Amino acid sequence: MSPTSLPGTPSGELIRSVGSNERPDGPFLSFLVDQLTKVEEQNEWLKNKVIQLEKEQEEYYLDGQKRMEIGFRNVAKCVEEVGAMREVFKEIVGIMSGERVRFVDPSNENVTNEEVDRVSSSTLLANNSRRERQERRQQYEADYTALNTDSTVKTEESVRDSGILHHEDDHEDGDDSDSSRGAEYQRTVSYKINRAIQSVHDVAREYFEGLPGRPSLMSLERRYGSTWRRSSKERTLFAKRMCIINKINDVRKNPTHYGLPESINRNMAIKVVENIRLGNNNFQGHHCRLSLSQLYTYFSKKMDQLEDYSLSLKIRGEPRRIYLMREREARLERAGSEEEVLESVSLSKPSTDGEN
DNA sequence: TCGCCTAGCTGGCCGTGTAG
DNA sequence: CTACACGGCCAGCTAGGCGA
Repeated sequence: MSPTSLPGTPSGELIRSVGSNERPDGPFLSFLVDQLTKVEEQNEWLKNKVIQLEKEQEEYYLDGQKRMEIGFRNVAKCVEEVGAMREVFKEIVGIMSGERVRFVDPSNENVTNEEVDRVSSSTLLANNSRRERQERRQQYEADYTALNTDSTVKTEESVRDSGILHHEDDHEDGDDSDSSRGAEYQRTVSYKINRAIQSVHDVAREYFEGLPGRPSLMSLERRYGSTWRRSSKERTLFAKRMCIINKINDVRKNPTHYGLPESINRNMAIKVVENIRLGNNNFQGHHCRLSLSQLYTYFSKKMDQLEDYSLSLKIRGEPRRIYLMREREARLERAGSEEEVLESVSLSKPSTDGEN
């Protein structure tokens, strides 16, 4: 049915039939015209409705197409991820079952060529390993840069000004927005202790003053308690560093216990502990130049003695590695000379036997 | 007071990197 | 290749908080 033909045809026929059989009547005609107008309006409405439905159908189809496209993309991504997971899972199962392979079995006795190919061609494992190495390197470089950047010594006031405040200050700075506070919290809770630090001076600097552009560990402790070092790595490292810091504090508070002058300040206490690290120690029988880890062991195992504590460096030690190397050489030398003696004895024996 | 839970500390062990 | 150093992980222990 053509909507345009509706208004003309029936109305014309009606008028003709009315005109031939009955006398034209004004009210009846106007009634008919009204009806026709209504029919026309109805047709127009139906026409619009059909057009609207067509449009809706088209939009629905396009939308469905778009959804399907996105869906296919997600499926492809999922397939890729599941593949990666399968690869990792195979590695885990292989390691747990003992069938696996290169890292576990250096002799390569139980490795099939197929496995070697698979592991060698595993881009996932290679990428993960590469990324990890890169991240570790970047972290160390960042730590090293942070450590060696010149900075003015921070005071408690400057630390306060830089936004690292005490607990009680949290309630005072009411004009801080929640978002900026949240961002700052995120920044500080993700604080990583500097791994490039090698001396007691730098340990103390990081703890008491903070490295350039970073808050001091002391202020983090004051403000956030232990929450800033939730990760086990940070906790462990912090505990080891704290052992050294505690020693500094103890030397500062009780200098007489260590045979030091009463008027000692923090820098002098740091120097005393640094001197222990550099050589004023008796680490496993030698005056070694200790690493921070060794210094931690030295204090935690209570290997330190009263004579270690001094403001002057009595003996500049060498790394323990050097002492061990020398000992090994001496041992070999002794063994060599003993061998020589034995040889000479065994050579001289037959002659003496012969004499006898 | 007791039991439970959580956080922190400690010491031993392991994997990895490095010097010789 | 080996020995060693070091960071990180983990299990066990302890202290403190909290509710019944």
